[in-house]
Amino acid sequence: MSKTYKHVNCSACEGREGSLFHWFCDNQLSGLNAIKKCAYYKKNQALFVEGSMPRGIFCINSGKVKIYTQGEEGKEQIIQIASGGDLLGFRALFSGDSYKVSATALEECNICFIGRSDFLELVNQNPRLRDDLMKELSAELTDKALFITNMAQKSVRQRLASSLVSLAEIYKGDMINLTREDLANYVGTATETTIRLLKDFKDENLIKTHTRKIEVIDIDRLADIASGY
Amino acid sequence: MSKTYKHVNCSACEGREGSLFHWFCDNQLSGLNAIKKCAYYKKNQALFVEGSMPRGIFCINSGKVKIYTQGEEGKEQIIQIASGGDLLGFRALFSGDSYKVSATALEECNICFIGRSDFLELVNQNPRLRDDLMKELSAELTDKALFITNMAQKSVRQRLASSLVSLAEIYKGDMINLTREDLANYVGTATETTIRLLKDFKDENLIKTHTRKIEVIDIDRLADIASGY
DNA sequence: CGAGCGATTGAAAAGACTCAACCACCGTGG
DNA sequence: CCACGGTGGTTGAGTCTTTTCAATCGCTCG
Repeated sequence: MSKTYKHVNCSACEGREGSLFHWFCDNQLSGLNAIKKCAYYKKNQALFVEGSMPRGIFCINSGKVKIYTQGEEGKEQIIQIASGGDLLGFRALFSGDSYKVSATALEECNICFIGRSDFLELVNQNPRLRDDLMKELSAELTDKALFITNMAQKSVRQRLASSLVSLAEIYKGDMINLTREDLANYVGTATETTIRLLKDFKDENLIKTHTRKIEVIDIDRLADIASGY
Repeated sequence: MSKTYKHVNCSACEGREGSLFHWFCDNQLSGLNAIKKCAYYKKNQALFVEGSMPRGIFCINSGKVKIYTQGEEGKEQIIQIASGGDLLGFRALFSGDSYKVSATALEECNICFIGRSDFLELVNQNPRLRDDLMKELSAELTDKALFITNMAQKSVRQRLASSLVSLAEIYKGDMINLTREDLANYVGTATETTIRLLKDFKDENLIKTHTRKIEVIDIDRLADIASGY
């Protein structure tokens, strides 16, 4: 279990602007604040694992979380890197089924939790929230369709470039901080291949590496490579 | 445009049992029946294309439809093969955005259409329908996560086996009837590779081919191959 | 019956992966 | 403060899957 951590007030949460709660008024925020619980997660600590039943949803205050499935022989496929403001686990809650993916903290995180019934009540009382969730689900489905296309049709070099572009946005300002293995599992390739291609990008002055951390230098060119130019 | 076709009454629609409307009572069915329009689609006729704005949703009465994106150089990636009872296009409707995928009839189809406002009103008046749609979206998102994992971690042979298993279920009873190119675009590989692997499966007595049609003989073994045994 | 698309085959090349060894950084304990 | 151990990063070589390109075959439709 996670040790208890300082209570972050929702109205002061840095992630809220980009979240589904961005339009909440003070009144709604204090209601939200009352039902959520804050917790601290260590690096590599699991939020939830594939197969277990959801007890509520998670809302990231700070830190990064990887969402992944495990294929044969346990190889992880990272589906998403979540960051501040992201809501996790509502798919399983709505489908009424167990989690089909796992979520683990990639670094130190502050993450709030809202119990199942509290959240469902919140959704019922806020039609806009429900509509936005529907929108969010629809948008994610579209994302996944494009993700599948990329996975199926692009070379590893293109996919790595594409991944670096999205990661640069997720880590906005900060350098990308992932193990090479996690990066490889996000791109969908072998660790060694990832390292070799990173070196190529380094030689082409598109990125710089500071040991494990990756600094993106030329995001436009990377986007071009991702598109096949 | 599609030419007008015979009106199929919703209460007599064979696809309804497996659809989101399966629990509709007679009263609700006649309401549904009043707002929908039936249309006939020729083979290769488009229901909607990437980039255009949704005007409503489609409900398949009979026939098969491919949902796909186009990658660079126009290569299709088939995301889904839809059949009787499937509802198409509601993601774009909810997200309020243009279609990010295209849908085209694979064979002769009877497909009904429900206009945007009629459908949204229907959803608002039927909380259960809304909940079921949310569930459906959540379930599809999970499917896509697994699809991505398969795409990233399995060999083409495994993916083809896996695809044949799901297609056998979609074409239940009938033989799989796709061009080799469509099949390849569903599996995410080159047409020639698909053909070669099909021959292997034929040699192993797992399938039989009747020119273009594929008859699945040993679905259990195919499922095993898909899982890596 | 001919045209044309879709299916099939062969051969060669390319992209990725695996395996194995080695290096570098980091935190620990002495 | 430094040696030690371990995890994660890097490199090389060889292999294998998959793709590509080119040519041929065979239905099916007009």
